[in-house]
Amino acid sequence: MWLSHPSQQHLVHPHILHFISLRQRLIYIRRSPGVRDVCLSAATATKTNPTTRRPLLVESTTSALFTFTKSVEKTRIDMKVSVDYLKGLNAAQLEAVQHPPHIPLQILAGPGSGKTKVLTSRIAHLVTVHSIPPTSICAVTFTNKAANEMRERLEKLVGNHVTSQIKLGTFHALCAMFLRKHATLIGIGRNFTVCDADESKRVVAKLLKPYSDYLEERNVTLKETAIMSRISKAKTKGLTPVDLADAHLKADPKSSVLTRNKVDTLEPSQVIASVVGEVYQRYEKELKRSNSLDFDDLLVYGVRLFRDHPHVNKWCRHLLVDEFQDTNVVQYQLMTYIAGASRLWVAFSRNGELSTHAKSSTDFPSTQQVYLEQNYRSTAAILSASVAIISQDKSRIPKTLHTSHSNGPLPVLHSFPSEQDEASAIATEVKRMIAHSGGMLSYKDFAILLRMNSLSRAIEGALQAEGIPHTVLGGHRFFERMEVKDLVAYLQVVDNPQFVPAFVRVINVPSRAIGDKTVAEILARAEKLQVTPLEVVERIHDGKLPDIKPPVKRKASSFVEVIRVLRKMAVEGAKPGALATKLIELIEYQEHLKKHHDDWESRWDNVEELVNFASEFRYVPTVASGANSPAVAWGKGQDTAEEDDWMDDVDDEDTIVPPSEIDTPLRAFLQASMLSTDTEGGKDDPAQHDRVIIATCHAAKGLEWPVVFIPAVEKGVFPSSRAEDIEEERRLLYVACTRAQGLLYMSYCTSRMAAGTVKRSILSEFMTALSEDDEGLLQHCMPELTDDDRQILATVLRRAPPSDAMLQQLLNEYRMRSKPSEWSFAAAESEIDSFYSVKPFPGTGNTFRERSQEPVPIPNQPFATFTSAKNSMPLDYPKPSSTSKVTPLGTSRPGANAPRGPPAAAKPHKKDLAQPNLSSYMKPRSSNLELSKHPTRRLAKESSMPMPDVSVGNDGVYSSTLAKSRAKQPIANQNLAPSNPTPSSNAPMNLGRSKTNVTPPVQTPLPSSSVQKVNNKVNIPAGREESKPSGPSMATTAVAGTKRRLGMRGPVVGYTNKKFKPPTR
DNA sequence: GCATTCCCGGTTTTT
DNA sequence: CCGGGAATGC
Repeated sequence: MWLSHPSQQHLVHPHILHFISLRQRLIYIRRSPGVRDVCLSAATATKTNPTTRRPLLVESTTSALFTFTKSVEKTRIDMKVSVDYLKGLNAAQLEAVQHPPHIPLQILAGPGSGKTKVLTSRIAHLVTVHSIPPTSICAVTFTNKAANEMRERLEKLVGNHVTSQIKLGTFHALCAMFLRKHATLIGIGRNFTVCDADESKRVVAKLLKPYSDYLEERNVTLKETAIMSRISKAKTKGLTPVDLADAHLKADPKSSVLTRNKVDTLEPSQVIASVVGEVYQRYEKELKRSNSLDFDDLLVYGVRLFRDHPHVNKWCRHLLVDEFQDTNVVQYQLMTYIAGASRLWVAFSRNGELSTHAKSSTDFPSTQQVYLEQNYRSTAAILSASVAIISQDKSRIPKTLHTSHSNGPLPVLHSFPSEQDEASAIATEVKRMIAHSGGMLSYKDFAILLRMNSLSRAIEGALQAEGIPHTVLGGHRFFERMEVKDLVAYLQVVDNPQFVPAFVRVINVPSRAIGDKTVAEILARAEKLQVTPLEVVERIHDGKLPDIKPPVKRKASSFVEVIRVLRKMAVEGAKPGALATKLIELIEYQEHLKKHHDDWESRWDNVEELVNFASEFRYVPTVASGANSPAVAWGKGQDTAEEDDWMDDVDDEDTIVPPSEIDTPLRAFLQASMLSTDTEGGKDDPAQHDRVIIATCHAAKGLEWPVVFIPAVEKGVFPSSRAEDIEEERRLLYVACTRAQGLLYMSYCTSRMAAGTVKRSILSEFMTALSEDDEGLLQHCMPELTDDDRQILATVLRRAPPSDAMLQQLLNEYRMRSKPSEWSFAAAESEIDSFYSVKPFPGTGNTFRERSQEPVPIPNQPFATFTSAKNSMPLDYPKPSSTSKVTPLGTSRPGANAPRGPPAAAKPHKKDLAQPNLSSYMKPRSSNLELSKHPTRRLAKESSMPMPDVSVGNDGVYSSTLAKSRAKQPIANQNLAPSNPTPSSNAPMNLGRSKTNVTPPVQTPLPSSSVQKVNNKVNIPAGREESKPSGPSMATTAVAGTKRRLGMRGPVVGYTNKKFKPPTR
């Protein structure tokens, strides 16, 4: 707690004995001799003598001081940290941080320019130097991730104490908080429910139904998603249903195209507009009746609240907005209203991008600008290429970026015949780079950034085939899973019985034989009686209403009982965890899942995860809300009135709140559930740490990795075929590129499977310029790292460069296990020819077979693993070496007829085969440990440690060992992994959206496509049998917070494809 | 009300 | 091509 704000002086006076010195803008006070100093924030402005500018001396009683000292103790520790907050800032950053708080500022931050650092430092500065109370600072972000990161950084800088008081969160979270607090002011229930997109969609679908005939007659197709996006757009522009209504609807809100003359002569666009207008209107009504707000409403109502009730933002003395260039109209309005007339704000924009609001600079008469152009993240080569991409955007204000880093390896742009080739090339490149970096890099240093999630299939398959552990960020959101939604919906009904979507969802879960018809009947009655559907059911249950034909009284009684129990608990302040547990018990949800889903185990895992989440949930909202903030506790009872003045605890006029309106932990939990898509949480699991990351470009914002791959840099992907704003897409690619610190790979395919068919594709228009005119911005081969490069990499990554010994060892090992020698390759040339000539996929240029340098040759490995296609990738061809004995392709590589072994990845390590220890496959942690026993992986993992003596057998030895262990282990293997009888169940594992996939050290089935590439005969690789278990069973699902092991139950063919698909009913 | 079959649509992201 | 939703059958 800072004692700096004038309103806090009453707290300062009685406590402080002496202001001893003023130094570094900090005031030290001493309680009395012998007691160590307490360091306080700089209360200079208020606590110095105005004329002498010397600190004032204040007397106090020791007992009071003792209290004070205790509460300040934590702050003191925090302060020690924050004293340094200006250190290490460059001139521009310093300027941004120290910019006078009363002058609006716009910060234009390039990638990797330390934006978050500036932002957090500035907050520290505002608090310490300018004596702005943390509670009166508001920091807005677009994503939870950004908010969380800022929170974490701030906690390090100024401590939890201060941070928890700052109003920090996404636009949506902030609005939700204020709306709940002041719900009555704008006429919504304090227990309003946030309606997620899925429920909105359901509502729209329901409202759209009456129009289906009408639309069909006119040959107009109008899907609910289209309507939703129109409504959403309207809302973000601040348009109401009235604004969208056609003339008829405006004239008579009750009118409808349905009741009007059927033979009108409307254009299709007019038809659509009319229907959208009407649905919008009805949608709004429906939501209102349900006492709920959708995501857009949070902002729209937020604007209304702040606009019409200025006193609500009285607390705000400083506003910081992140990603300002992305603000839409509503968000911009929100900003202006929150900041108030003073416009004491700082807006952070990506370099070179100004929002349209800022462009019309009338709003920013006195705004000053600071440019952060020093890039600390990437090599010059990466930055140059990135800038070359973005600078094609004409609307962007050209700005120069600088980096202190050296050039480094040029970004790679490479083409492949198919996405499988692309994927496997990426997979092998990961391994190659780990070796070639001399162990500086490990799996976690690689990210594969995709334009859209659907591109991850091939990639995941390839990584899996190579035995590379990986994690998919994002994917399906935890709170969108069917089973989770069921339970949350129950709790929503408990908290807000008006919320019809939730009621409808759970009234028949588990099955109570209440079908659509009965539900419709209940809803109709509810409407008629103007009560909630729940109330209807309750009254029937209590005999106060006549029953409906199929006896609802009996059927729904269990439902009513459950709700009543939970409601009672909730009102009494029960914790969300307890409520969820009770709920699951009461409705016997586990039984329900078992009965209806063969993949109930994974769903049950999700349920347990929800309980965990609920139990761990603390009512410390993203945004400190006055009364509940621990920080406020201090000082409570002293002078709350004054405190309230700036603590945003001003109660609304209507201070009498009905009991049901009292905020419960449940309510806070529900809100958090709806607003947090937060998938963070794997951090508690260090063993999960070393994994290649697969993420969407969007999800990658704000993150960085030493090595970044961007596959599918193709037309139709970059930019997305459905993108409306091309420049936005370009910026997205730019963002993705600038995530890379040391190495950047972009690739595209000449053909790609889309919508089930193979389609030709071409390089993205964003890249053609760079690719063609050869300014030396790119290279088209895989980089050969020089010692210099390694040194540069070390510098950029702030890591120690590898020792020569280490490098040599890794290289040798790498070459030995994964690369063929040139001569062996040449020897196999004819074979390759014949092989590729039957290759099923199109688009294989001739170049394709010129130089495939399959890494192969671990015996029994299907050649397919490497598919082909490192064409024109003249890298790292291991020189024929006498030390690394490589089996010639002709013999070791499974030729056309040889039975195929497991994929490369799965170089079956003796241990893996000899110890079919199930447990090691069951837990992510141990499995990872298991992985690390593998020499290469160990290298990756312990990059900085001296390599243990690993005896790398040559291939001959290897294969014989392997053969032996195979022969010895068939039964064990089968136990481990009942065989997969269907070779055609192709498919990379983990097609679903699991967040985390553990790739087992054992073989996994190859994607059939790969197999076929090798040989049209589609032999089942021998290794397949033992592989089965590992694939599916290693998969984990990503639940917010925990990795879950999924498939430990037996091998269910095709299971993996279903299991992650959860979703919503 | 529940299970099977058929057909259609799919691929942005974020809250 | 694959999965989910709708329609149909029981």
